[in-house]
Amino acid sequence: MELARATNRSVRLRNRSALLSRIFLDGPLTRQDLVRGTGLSQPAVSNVVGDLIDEGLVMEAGAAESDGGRPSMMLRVAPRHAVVVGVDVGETRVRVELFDLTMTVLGSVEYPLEHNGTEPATVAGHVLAGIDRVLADSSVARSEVLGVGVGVSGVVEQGTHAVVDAQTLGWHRVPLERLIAEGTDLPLHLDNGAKTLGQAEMWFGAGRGARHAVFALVGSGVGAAVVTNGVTYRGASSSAGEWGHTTLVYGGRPCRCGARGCLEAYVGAEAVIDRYREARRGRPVPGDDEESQLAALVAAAEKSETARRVLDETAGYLGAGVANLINLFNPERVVLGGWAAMALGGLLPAIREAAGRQALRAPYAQATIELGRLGVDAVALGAATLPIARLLANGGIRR
Amino acid sequence: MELARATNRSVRLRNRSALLSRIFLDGPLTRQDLVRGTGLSQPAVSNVVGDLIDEGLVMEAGAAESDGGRPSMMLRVAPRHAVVVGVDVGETRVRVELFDLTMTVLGSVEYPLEHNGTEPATVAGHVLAGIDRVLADSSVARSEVLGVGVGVSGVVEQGTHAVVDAQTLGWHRVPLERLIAEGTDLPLHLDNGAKTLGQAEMWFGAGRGARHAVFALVGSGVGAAVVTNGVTYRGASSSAGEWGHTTLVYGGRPCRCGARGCLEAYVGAEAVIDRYREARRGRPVPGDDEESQLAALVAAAEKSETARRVLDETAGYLGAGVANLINLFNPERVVLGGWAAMALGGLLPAIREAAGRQALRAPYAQATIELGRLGVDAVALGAATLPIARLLANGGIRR
DNA sequence: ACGGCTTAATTAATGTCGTCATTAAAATGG
DNA sequence: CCATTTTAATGACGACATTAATTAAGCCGT
Repeated sequence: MELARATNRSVRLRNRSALLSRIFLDGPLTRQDLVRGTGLSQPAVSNVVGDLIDEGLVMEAGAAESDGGRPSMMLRVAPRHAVVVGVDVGETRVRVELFDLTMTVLGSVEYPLEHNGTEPATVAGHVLAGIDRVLADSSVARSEVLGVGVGVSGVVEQGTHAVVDAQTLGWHRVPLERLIAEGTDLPLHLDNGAKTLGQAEMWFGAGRGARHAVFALVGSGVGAAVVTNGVTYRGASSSAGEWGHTTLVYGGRPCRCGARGCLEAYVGAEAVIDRYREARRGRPVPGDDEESQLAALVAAAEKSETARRVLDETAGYLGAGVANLINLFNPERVVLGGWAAMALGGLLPAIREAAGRQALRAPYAQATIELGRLGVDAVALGAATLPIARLLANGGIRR
Repeated sequence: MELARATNRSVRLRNRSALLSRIFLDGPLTRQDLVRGTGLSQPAVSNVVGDLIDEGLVMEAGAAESDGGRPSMMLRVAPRHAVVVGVDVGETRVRVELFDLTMTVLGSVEYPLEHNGTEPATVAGHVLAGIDRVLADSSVARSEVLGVGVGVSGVVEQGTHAVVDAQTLGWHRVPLERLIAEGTDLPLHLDNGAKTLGQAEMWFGAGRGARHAVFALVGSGVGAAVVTNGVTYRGASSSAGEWGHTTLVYGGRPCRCGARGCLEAYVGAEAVIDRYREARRGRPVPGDDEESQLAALVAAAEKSETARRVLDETAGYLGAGVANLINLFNPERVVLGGWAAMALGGLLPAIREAAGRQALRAPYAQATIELGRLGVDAVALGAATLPIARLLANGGIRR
């Protein structure tokens, strides 16, 4: 309800933001497209676009087809007006990628993390080294970098400097943003990895065009990002969307978070593999790491009744979890992402069916349930969109 | 992300809306308070306030205390600039109330509903008769009515004419708004009852000052309203917040919605009483209706181990359900309302404790869990705020 | 009771910005 | 090569908020 005041200047800011956002997200577009899309008058569009071109944010890129009449010029965001860095701090590795403004990858590096010794300072060091590395590899000057986005698998509490809680990394209130900021003065944006994945799928993947969507990230653990009215929902301290630790089986299996019956204790990759091992009466599941173990389970389901049953149950739990999201958020789309969701992609029909059993008819009918389209690197891509989102919101004005 | 265009006029509209909202919600206030609160300049505030006074929306109400210097005038919304009607269509009755703009009750009527024969046309008839009745009783002219808000215990799908699904009333896609609109040309606003309760608690009760809050409505069934960034969250088809039918006990008790293990099947009043009866090996619970039966259970807990256990379990389930809300929405407050929640108010400490066990530490620490402050008629009060919310959003300009 | 002081509200001057109406530019087609 | 059509740029106009200056309206001490 609390509305900010409006002044004459804010009109221009808003219109700059609206036009620049459209050009970025739906471009290339002509001035006429913008007139139709925004409802602004032609002179207003030309005026603002003229400014954006003068400032080097937007460029004209050839004329559009015309059958009679002056052809309109296509407008696009200038790809090299700036570059952005996206970082994925996962449970097993730090990945740093460099993008131009069309989200073309200019370079990338990856640093594996030791399974136990994930010191915050080490991670911050990898991030800083990674930034230097990708800039050097692509011979891009530091001054061209608009900002650095970091997606972290854990709860990221925003503030002057973002603070991270990550049980899987053994982190409690780690001031990761400060640690990184000590090594660089590039603008930093930290966010939860599921939220950056959601942002990427929203702009470039399965979420395009939706106003209300939920993105579920199923990996070793389970997370989610909720987009409401086109914007990632953060809540009071930006830890909203902790789907993995909602109770699905009251009093059920113990979860690594300390509670019982969490969704993550049933459908996270680690939990699925555990349940499979228990179903095999303790015999270990073949494979060196979770990814190959999960793959082994999926492969075994062709022949093994036990494996089949574990997967069916997984679909049931996951479907019920999705149904909860549908009942609570009433989204147009539920998008399943993360490596484990991709590996379990074959369960999609069973998941849909289970969700249909548990969800209310009306909201279930409104929602589609689908897989993500951007693969596993979506976290870094989404992280890279964070500085861009800020740029768009500010109408292209850097601070 | 999609920003609407801004034009010069929209500046004034926005500022009118911001100032009028503040005066309504936090008034009486002085012009200086508004200057400080909104960041607008003094002349801008005076100018807009002058318009609002000329139009009869706002009135000056005496001078403020002053110790030297010209005393500032207090500004308040003109109580009788318009009146609003709030309707609560519950499972057992239709209640119609008339309010002035300070939300003082000018009149009210109630029509009981037969337990099974709740024909939509009958309900619409009660609503229309109720409007006539309260207007006549208070000798208020129909032309003074700003609008009619209706809170319905069921899923309300917004559209040109809102459509209602209410399992407990046996309604499926009932065009209630059309049925009412056929009998009156007053502006109508339909919404889910939990959402109107949330709106009331948000403006006048336990939600004041919060930007992110969840309001749980526990009656015979269970519902919730989610306020994000100060605004009720509706989702794609405004059925968001169906907390009652989220799965809490996978594969558990059958729910009247057809699924299994829904929260409502454990903590709704009907379910609690059922569980108590089962714990008494089928002996009926004393009392004629659910309210007295629940009261009997609460009273019995003083002496009966069985009753005590049923209540403890209820607190456990409810706490886990609240924990899910906390994990997913990361609110500042969780407010429990509805008659059953009030009757179970003594369980609040146990509910808090159970929620603490199941929720993640960080979001749990951010949230307070409390009881609603507005009692049971909050649904009608909240419904009456719907036309007012529209008026405020439009800067006081009626259509 | 009467200046001096303080705070509130209004008036005047200035500047930003979008709209409407008009003009210039740049194509196609007979 | 000129008429036609569509796009882009100009200019007059009006809506509004801002800063600075004035006027209004109360306290307080002598």
